[in-house]
Amino acid sequence: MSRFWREFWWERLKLCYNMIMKFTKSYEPGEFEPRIYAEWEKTGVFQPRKLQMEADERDETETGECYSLVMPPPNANGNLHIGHGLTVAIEDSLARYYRLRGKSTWYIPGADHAGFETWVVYERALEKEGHTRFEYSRDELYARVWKFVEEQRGNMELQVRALGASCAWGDLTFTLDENVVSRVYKTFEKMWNDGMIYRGEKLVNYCPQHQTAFADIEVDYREEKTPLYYIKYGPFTLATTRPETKFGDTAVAVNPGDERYKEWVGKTITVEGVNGPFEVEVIADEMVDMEFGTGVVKITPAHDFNDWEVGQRHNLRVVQVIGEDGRMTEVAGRFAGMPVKEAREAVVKAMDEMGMIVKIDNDYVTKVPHCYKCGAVIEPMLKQQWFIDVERLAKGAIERLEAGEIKFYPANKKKVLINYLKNLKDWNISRQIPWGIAIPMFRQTETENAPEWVFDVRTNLEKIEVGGVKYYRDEDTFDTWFSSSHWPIVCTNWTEAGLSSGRISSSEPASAPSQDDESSSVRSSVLPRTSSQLTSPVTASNGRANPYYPLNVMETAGDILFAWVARMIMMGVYVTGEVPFREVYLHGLVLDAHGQKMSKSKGNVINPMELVTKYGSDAFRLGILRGRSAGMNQAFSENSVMAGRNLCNKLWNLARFIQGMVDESHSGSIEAAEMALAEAEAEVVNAGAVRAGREMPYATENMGEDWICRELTACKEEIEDDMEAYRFSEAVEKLHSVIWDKYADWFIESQKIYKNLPLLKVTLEMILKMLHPFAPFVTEAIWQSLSWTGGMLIVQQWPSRLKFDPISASNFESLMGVVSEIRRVSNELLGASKGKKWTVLYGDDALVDDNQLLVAKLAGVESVISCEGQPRGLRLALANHEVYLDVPTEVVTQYRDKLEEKILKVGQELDALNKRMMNPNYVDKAPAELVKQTREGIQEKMKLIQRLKGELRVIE
RNA sequence: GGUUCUUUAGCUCAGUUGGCUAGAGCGUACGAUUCACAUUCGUAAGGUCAUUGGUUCGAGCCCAAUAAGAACCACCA
Repeated sequence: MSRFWREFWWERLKLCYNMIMKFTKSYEPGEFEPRIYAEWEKTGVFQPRKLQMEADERDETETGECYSLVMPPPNANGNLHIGHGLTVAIEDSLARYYRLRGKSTWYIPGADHAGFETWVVYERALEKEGHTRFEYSRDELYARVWKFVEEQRGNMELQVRALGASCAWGDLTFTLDENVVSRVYKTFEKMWNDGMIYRGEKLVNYCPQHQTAFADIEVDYREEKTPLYYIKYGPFTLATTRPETKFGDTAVAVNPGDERYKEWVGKTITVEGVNGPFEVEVIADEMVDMEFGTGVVKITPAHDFNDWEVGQRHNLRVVQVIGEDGRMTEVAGRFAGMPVKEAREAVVKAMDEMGMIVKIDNDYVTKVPHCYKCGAVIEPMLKQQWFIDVERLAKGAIERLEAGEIKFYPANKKKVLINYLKNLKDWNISRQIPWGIAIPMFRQTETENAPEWVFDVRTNLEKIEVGGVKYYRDEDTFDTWFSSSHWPIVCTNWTEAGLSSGRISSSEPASAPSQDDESSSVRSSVLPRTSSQLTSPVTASNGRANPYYPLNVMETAGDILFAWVARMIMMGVYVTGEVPFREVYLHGLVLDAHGQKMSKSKGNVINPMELVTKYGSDAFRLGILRGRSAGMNQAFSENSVMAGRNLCNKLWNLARFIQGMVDESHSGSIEAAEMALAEAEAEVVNAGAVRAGREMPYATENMGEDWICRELTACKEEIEDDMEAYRFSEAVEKLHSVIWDKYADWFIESQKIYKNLPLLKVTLEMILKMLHPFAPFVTEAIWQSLSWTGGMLIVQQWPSRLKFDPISASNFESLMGVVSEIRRVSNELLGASKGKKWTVLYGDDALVDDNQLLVAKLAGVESVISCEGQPRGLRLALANHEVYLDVPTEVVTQYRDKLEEKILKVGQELDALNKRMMNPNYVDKAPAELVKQTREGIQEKMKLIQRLKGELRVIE
């Protein structure tokens, strides 16, 4: 007994504590979120469980118990935008769900050096100080950007925390980490040895402003009106938008099938130019469209992608007329040194003066390539660059995709991806930006003339000596996507283990460039980890034994399917021999409330952090997941976040109410204490029977309880299916509906009459667990505020089915029908009632008889009593119940019209059912169960109509 | 030009292998009120599922065509 009293007082103490400290009247996210996140992080629950310790013995079987995914690395020194918010909401829901399901879950965070983005920001800062990049060496610039990034860094990680991401911070991978660089170098070396890397002079997309090349996917084509000049060109007239490139023309082309110009093909013609006459050959090429302009095209191989290909086919000379500074070269004679735009105007003017312009079409619209960052016009530019021959990479990826090794959500993206890979052109991996991973290639001479190259990882040195020969470092860096394509490999620390690491011509360890004292000290404080520092326990002894690779899922934005997903698959297959992930989930763009793309210029950008501050992290997550499905660009507005906030508050108050009932049962008089003791004893007795797992003992005692157990169990199973199929929106909606419309509105209301504390506890816990993946903070806050729960919710076990009596459960549903009808009719009689509450009478109706109090409470009526064989008032339109609203005759008469309407409506429904049954094919071919249901429906509706008609007769 | 997607309530979207009376959030209208929650409760209105045809006992869903819109890829000198 003394133990009981100890517990008793302890409960009372807790009650006071709760009242003062815990369950405030409404949920205030700001009071809980930072503390709860810190607690999660501190206790290490974000790290995967140490399954790996025994993995060497148990091997293969372990993979099924692991769940891994990586965060697409946000810009290390940027702020999160709404897309990141969606990313984290989705990924963290998955991570938390599978963690609750008992999997050793590894959600690996990342930070991106964001090569070009950061570089642009930095260069702008440099310009503000009155400097330019050209004043510094690459190593100096690299060190300076390190510093710059470090100063800016940290925001992003705080914001990811604010969103509640349960990621393993100790394993954060930065895209310039040592293990990333060394992995990238290994791959590059393998490709070099496999003959897949070549250096070539090719036309690349070149931004004269940033003075770097871009990948095709980084070019932004904009529709613009460009004058189309028809100019005299020897014996022809031809149309061009770029008269200034005329100095680089080395041919003029017509279509081989074009009868108009057939005689000229193969001949050399003399063309009048603004700098004097010159000669070009007339060639025939399929590329020429006879319909466009005059059917004659001047060919400038150095400054147009099509012309370049024509030039390759016909062995044409290549003459560069635009330099890397975006100005005309010496070839342009008196126009040399002019920027392109100026030169165009000058050339047109000169031509016009010479009478060479036939006409100008000013309405011509074409797509002009622009730098996606600064907007400058991209010039196709001839440059020496490193290329990857993608044939083998693409082939490997296509094979795996076609074999169905990766499942896509949405499914159609797989086809789109295969189509892309089949048409993939060689990949230019050189960038002329210092902020990135140095290309580990050295050439024998200081100039490009004798291109003898060696691979070496000592990129910190400007020149090296190999076998007594001096080599000079190539100053270019890798395309960001080249290193990013290794993301699943480097994040999970996959190793080939056992395989020879190949010949690396240097004995020094791989590292980022620039080893001078200043930058290496910077780096050691910025670099989060090297491979040996990885905090999570992944075996490095055998690549196959890494149960976290391939990842279970790759979740990212749909618009980087080509840039990133495609490349990760190619690289994964090439490097590890395995696809890098089993499933791909792509999310679409988050549009504004009116379906418009968010952009700074439109001023419709929504900042996720503002919403988190205003409504809480959970509200934001619930809001952004609602109404969203794979691959679709979908609108988003503050409304849905408010709906999420309201749900959190609703749940909070449910918990507050239930805790209140629990407290009440343990407090107050000695009698109450004795009752509590009796209850506790009953629980112990019960426990033997019910406690199958480690579940709390409970038993259902009435039909409302059976019903909620049925509903929660159904909800749980549907959510499991939804998560399997990445239907987050549906899962959130189901939870909303089960918590609000079912649990709160019906079950909790019914518990105001019948209290079943053990069941209240069990069901609340179940709801908290089910909602936790989507709304982690409020559920954890509640869990930790409840008097009877222990530990942290984040590491609890996903709920199992509840036991219930299905017949009893469906009886409750029947009772709900009665209650709804009472409410509906009462509402229709509002005018007549003038705020008065009616009494409900019932006749031969066992269900209502057994639940008089409950019906009165739920329906909000005065009382529910037996009519004792003398029914009066208004009979409700329920087929299987005999229930009356006790209203005066004049009110019943007023209700007559509505009754007639009702009869009509039910009649229509009956007709529809009858029509179906009249069709012999339906009876024949439809499933028996369906036909049976239809038959029952007809019976019920007929019964109903009969009763309503009887009612009508009474009124008359 | 090629590929893909979208079209369902006033707005934003669900609707899984075809199955009874097509759902949700927000908004709207009417009503309630101190007892967990105004971030509340009850009730209602609002839909020819873009159009037309086809398959089927049965179509929002499958097929074909049309219309409107969007995205991506390629790109015309």
